Amino acid sequence: MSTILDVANLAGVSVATVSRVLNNSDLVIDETRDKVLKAISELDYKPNMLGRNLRRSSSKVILTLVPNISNPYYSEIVKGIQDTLSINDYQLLLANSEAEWDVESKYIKLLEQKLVDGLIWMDATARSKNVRKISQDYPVVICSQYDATDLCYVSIDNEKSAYDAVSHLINQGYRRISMFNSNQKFRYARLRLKGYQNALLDHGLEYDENMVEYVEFDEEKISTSFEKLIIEKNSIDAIFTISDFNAQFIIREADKHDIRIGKDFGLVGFDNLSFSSIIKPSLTTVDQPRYRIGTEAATLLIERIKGHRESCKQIILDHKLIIRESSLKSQN
Amino acid sequence: MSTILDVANLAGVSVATVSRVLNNSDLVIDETRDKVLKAISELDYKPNMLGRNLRRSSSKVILTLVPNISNPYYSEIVKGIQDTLSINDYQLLLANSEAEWDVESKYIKLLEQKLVDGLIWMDATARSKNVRKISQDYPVVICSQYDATDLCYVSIDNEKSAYDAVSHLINQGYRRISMFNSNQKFRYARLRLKGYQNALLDHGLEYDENMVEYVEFDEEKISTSFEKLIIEKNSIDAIFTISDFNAQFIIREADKHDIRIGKDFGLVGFDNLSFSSIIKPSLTTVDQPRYRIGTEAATLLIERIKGHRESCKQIILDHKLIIRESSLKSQN
DNA sequence: CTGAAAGCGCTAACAC
DNA sequence: GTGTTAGCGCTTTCAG
Repeated sequence: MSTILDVANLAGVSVATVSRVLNNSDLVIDETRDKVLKAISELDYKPNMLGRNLRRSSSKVILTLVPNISNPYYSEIVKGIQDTLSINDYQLLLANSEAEWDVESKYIKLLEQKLVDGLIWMDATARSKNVRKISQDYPVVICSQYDATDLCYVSIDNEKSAYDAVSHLINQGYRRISMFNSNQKFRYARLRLKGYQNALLDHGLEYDENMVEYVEFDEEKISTSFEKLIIEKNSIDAIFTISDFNAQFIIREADKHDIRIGKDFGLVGFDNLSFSSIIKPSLTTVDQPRYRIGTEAATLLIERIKGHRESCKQIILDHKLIIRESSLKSQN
Repeated sequence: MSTILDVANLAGVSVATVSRVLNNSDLVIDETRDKVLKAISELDYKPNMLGRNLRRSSSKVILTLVPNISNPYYSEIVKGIQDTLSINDYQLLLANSEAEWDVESKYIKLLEQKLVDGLIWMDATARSKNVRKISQDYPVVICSQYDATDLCYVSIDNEKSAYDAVSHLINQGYRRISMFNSNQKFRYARLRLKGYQNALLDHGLEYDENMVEYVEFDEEKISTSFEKLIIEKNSIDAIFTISDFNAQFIIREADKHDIRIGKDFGLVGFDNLSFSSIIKPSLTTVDQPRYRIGTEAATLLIERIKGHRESCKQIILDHKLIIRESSLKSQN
């Protein structure tokens, strides 16, 4: 493995000159540049970025923490991030946090250790205090917060979107509406719960905490919760769930129990994943501008890295309720 | 931002001692260690890994290149990789290659530049020459190769699995079987095509290259191809496609045209994605041991990094044809 | 326009 | 057990 010194020696110049060529400095005469380039290619020299990064104390790589890469919800956001970063000469790396603080903290170390220049943190689960401290100390943009006004984040209005979804079910004629939420460690989960509650109350329905199930993105747990609510109590006629991912399992369960979704049982999901228009019945869901969430987050982060601390702002993008078959109700 | 020198000064020791404490060297007396730890916490000191990495010329991070993170096929493999690496004290970072050489090459630079210690390369698209050169020069494990015997890879037998899938359709009674392949830049695509051809020939059917469509993982293109084959020629009675991801779109298209999959039209997918047992009709598909592919790949890579060059071996894992509704045929 | 030299933060001989 | 010191590979003043 050759170093910059090898190149300098072969080209008969100093390392400083080689460095200048490497960095496209314009104060190198063409003849010298050519000599250097020739030496570089002759030695098949690749600059060792560990040296450069140490010197510049920056790495030009950005980390995005995703709780669950197998949830296609995130992929479109990541695409938005990727495109934006790439224009701005940053590289994007991803990490799967499993939505666990142990894992998250391991990756946050990369920030502290200067191995990455900034972090886009999707669905931060860590307690607020951690999140706040970290995003004060380092360039961090949070995706899916919404309420803390002193952090940098991009989100939709989670409360309002849940409110819309549940109101829709009520307007369709459903009355005993359960919510399949995810773990309360997610801020969006807490906010959507609030939206659910308010929609019920505003329409004169009662909020019953036993109607809310907290499930992982996991088929088995959903099956258990579903049976509990449907079979044992036989008392619900609709579900609002915070992910289409879960909705697909609910559909399968309903099928097993001969419950006719979109006829005598309503279902609304979240995220408008690609399959949700394909499955039978097609799924009513809340659409988020995912690509745009990504571009906004990346833009914000780059500004923060460049040192515009004032750039630390909050962006709320619009959501949209997409009405399909699963929330219909037959008239009998 | 405090450095190791600040800690040394505050603790009244040398930087070497601080370094020893940082690296859990056992030749530090407890009293000294305590002083150092106290200084570290007082300064909220975080070691700057750029320094350590330059010195050790290693980063303890591994990169995994995934062509398309939105394809859930990869997530289970990644989980296997993650678990294995984490046991071995490596961090995993992911990158979305878009299956394009331009992007792949940007990330491969991270290897050349010593920013990552090794690479697990899923579905390398680059021309063989590139792949071979890179994996000779750096610690690289390929996922989904299968035939070059001088590279390090983990895969299933792509040819055989396609052969099995197509044979199954033939045995069901289907005769005009089309293949929806993906871009031939993928080795697995070329191998599965071979399996498709051989299955036809071995069963006395003719191979017709017009029956093979090359589609991206893209709904619109699949729709076009489907119409072309079905409507214009009205001549196929089954499709073998190389991803369940595509199969879902085919099902939707078939539905539009009142084609009854699993009755008078056969469909076999690939990868056994979670939704493939849920959609109607449920999807016959080829299952791969995805988690295990991940663990094997990571294990192989770590061995290579440790310098066991002989460890560069080829691992072929078993596949399994999962028969569901979509490949049935009604008797009329 | 180019070179010499300092130094980024850390580790690891080598001394003592 | 601990300190001194040389460097990992690169960039960037500062001279000339």
